Amino acid sequence: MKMNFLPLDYKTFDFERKNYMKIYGRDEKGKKICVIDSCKNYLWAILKEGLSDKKIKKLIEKIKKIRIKKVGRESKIEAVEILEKNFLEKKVKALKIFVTNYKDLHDVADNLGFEEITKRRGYDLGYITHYIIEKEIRPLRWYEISGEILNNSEKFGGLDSVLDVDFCVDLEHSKEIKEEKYSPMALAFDIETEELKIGKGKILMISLVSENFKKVITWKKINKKIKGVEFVEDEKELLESFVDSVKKLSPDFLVGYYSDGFDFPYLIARAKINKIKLPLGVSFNEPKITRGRLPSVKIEGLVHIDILRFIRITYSQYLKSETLSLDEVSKELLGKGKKKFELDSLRDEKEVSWESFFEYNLQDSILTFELYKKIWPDLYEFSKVTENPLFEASRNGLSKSVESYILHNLKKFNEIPQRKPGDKEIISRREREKYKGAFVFEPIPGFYKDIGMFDFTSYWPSIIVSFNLSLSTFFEKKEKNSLEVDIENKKLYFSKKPGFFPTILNKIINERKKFKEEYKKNPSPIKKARSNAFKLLANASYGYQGFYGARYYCPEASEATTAISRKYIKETIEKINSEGFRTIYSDTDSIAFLLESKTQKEALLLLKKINKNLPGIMELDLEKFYKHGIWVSKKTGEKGAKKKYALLDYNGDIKIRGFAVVRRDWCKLAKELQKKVITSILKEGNYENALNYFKKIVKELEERKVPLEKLIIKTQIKKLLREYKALTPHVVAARKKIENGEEISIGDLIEYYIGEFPGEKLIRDKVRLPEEKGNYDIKYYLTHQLIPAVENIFLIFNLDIKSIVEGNKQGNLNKWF
DNA sequence: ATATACACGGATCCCCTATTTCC
DNA sequence: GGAAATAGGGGATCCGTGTA
Repeated sequence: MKMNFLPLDYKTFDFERKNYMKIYGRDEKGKKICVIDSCKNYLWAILKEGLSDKKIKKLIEKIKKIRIKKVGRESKIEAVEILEKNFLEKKVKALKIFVTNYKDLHDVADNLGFEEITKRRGYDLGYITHYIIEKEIRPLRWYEISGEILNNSEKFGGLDSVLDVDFCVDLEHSKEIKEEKYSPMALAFDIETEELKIGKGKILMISLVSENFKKVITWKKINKKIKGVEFVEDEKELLESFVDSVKKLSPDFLVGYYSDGFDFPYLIARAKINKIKLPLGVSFNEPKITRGRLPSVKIEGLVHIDILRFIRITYSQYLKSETLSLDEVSKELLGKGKKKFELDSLRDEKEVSWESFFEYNLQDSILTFELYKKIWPDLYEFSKVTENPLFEASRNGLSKSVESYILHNLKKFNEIPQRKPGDKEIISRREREKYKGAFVFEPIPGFYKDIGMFDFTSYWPSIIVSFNLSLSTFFEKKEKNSLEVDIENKKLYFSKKPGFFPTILNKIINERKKFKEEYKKNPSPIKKARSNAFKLLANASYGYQGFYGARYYCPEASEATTAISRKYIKETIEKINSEGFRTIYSDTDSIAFLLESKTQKEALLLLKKINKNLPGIMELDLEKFYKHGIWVSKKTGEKGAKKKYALLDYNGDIKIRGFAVVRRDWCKLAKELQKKVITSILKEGNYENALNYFKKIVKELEERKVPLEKLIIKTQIKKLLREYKALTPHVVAARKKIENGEEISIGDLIEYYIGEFPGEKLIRDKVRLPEEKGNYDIKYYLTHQLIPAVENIFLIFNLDIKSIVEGNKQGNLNKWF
C-alpha cells in the first residue's frame, strides 16, 4: 500500500541485536503514521598511504574478526569495503566497515588500533543524523512510501500493537515528492502551581490551547460553573485529565514556554508524588528528561517544543526585551502581554480570585500558542534546512546547526566526516590565544549633518567564501599557487581550490539572497523565515570555525578572516576619503561618512565603483543616508567613544547604538532622560530643549516625585554567588533575596534601588530591594545615573552639565528653578 | 563546554601616600 | 616623636552588557 508521509519525530529502538528507526509523522489527511526502517551502520578507517593490496587484504581479514559483546547483544563486522574518498579535501583510501549495531561503532573504532589505519571516523554522528544522511528521509519533507502495514503483527516483537497510531509501516520504498497540504497541529499548555520550586507545592490548574480549542482544568472548587473550566476532584485527577485531553486531541506538537525548565519537570515530579504515570507518548510511555547542561523533555511521537529555547537561539539578538519572559516577549512579538494577577494573594487563600486566576492561566497558554504560530515558519525552515528533526532543531545551538548543515552536505564532496574534539583537545583549544578581531574607527565627538552609511553584506562569511578560508583549505606551510594572508608578523596560507566549507557557505549566502529577494517581491512569513534561517547560518559560520567544540575548528581561518576584513575596511575608508567624503566612524563592516560638499548620487556612484574592485562575492551596500548624527567622547579623556552613536534618518526615525538607552543595567529614569535628550538634540540641532528637560527631571528627582519603578536597576546574576570576587551591588541584592528565603540561580535578573543611608560610602551598602520601603538616594541618582547618562552628550556643545549642577548647588550660579 | 572579538563604564579592590590619632 | 590608624587618590580588576 502506498501513502504519503511527512516525518516529524525520530526515535531509535533495538530488536534482536539490530537497531531500527521509528519515524513518526502524518499523511496529507492527518492520519498518524509510524514508519519502521533501518539503515546500514558503518564507520570509516582511513588507510596509511601507499599500502599494498596484499597488506590491505590482510588488514581486512583481521578487522572481520572483531566481535563486540554487550549485555543482550553481540555486534560483528558485517562487511568491509575499500573506497576512494576525500578527507579534508585530500584523496585517501578508506575502509567502510559495516557493523551490526550503530551503538557498537565506537567500540569497533576502539578495536581498530592497527598501524595501517591512520584515522577512524564517522562513528560519532549520532544515529538519527547518521540515518537521515544515509536514507535521506528528512524531517518535514514529503515522501511517497510503501511497505507492509503492521497490524497485530509478530514483527519487531508485536511492536505495532502498543503504538497509538493509525498506520504502522515496515518501510520498503520511499521517494521524495512535492509538498502536500497538511499543517501540523500544535497544542499549547501552561501550569500554575502553589510553589515555584519544582514539585514543592501542588499543581493548581493546567490550561490547554489550540486552534479553536481552549480549556482550563483545575481541582479548586468554587461555587460556580465557568465555561471552559473543567473541575476535577484532586491533583491526581488533574494530571490524568491533562493526559486524557492531550491524547484525545492527538496533536503533533506539545508547546510550552520554559516547559523544559519548569512545566514538565514540575508535572513529572507531581506525578511521582501522586504515584501515577503520565503516558503522553505514542506507545503510552512517559516524558523523559534528558540531562544536558539544560535539561530537555522528550516525548516519543509527540514533539515537545519549548518556545523559549528556540527564541533564545534565533530571536534573542533581535529582540529589545530586557528579559525573555513570556510577558515581555509576547508584548514585543504579539503586541499583548500576560493578564494581571496578584500571585502573592495565593499566600492568603481567602483573597484569591479564582476566576481571574483561571483567566490568567488560560492567557498564558493563548500567548504560548500565538507565539508558536509566530515562530513556526522559522522553526520549520530551520529544521528543514539543517535536516535536524524539530525536537533537536528547536534546541540546538547555532554551532550545532551549522555543523549539522555541513554534515548533511558532505556526501556531495565524497568527504568522510571529521570527528568531534575529545576532552583534551577541547581543553587545549580553549587555552589558545585570542586572535585579533574587527577594526573599529575612533570617532571624533560631535554633532554631524548629512551622513552616509555603507556596509558590507554578510561581511565575514563573504570573506570566507571569497578567499576560501577553512580547515580543509588551510596549508601548514607555503605551497605553490597558494593564497597568502598577512597577519601582523606572520603569514597564513590557503589553497585556491574551493573547499567544501566555503562552497557550502556560498550556497547558504546565495539562498539567503534569493529568498530575501523573493520575500521583497512577494512577502510571506515562510519566505522571510527561510531568508532568516540562512542568514543565521551564514552569520554563525564565522564563529563556528573559531569555536573550540567544532569538528571543523580552524582558528587560522578565523584569524585570516578578520585580518582580511581589517584590510578591506581600511582600504574602503581610504577610498571614500580620497573621493571627497569624510569618514567619521566605522565598526567591523560599516562605514559612516560625511557627504561634505558631495551629493547622495555621487555617494552611490562611488559605491558602484568600489564594488567593481571587490574580490569574489564581497559586496558593499548602502545602509542609509542620515540627516543628523551624534558621537560622544569616552567617560575619561578626550577620545571619541566607540560603539556608541545615534542617528536621525530622513523619515524622522532614530537609531541608537550602545547608549544607556539600550542597556538594561541603567534605571528607567536615566534611560528615558537620555532618550529624550538624544531625540531632542538630533531633531532640533541644538541643546536648548534638552537642557530644560534635564533640569525638569533633576527637579522631580530632588523633590522626591520620581516613582520607585523608574529607579530600579536590573542586573543579571551570571555565576554562582560564592564565585564572585567583587562584592557588587547586585550580588548584595541577591544575597538579601536569599535571606528573605528566595532562591537565586544563574541567569536571574536582580532588581534593586539605591536608598538613603547617611554615612555609608559604598553603593552596595545602600542597596534596597524594591519591596523595602524608604527614601531613594537623591545624590546617587543624580551623580551616578542622571548626569553620567547625558553629560557627554551635552559636552558635544561644550556644555558642562556637571559643573552647572554643582554650581547650582552652591547657589552662586544661574538658578534653574 | 555549547559561535567570535572589541568596547564601554560602573563598582570594587588594592596599593600607595599623606594625614590624623594616639600614646 | 614615633607607631598605628584612617582617608583619599588612582590604576587594576571584576563585572555586565552592548556592537558588530
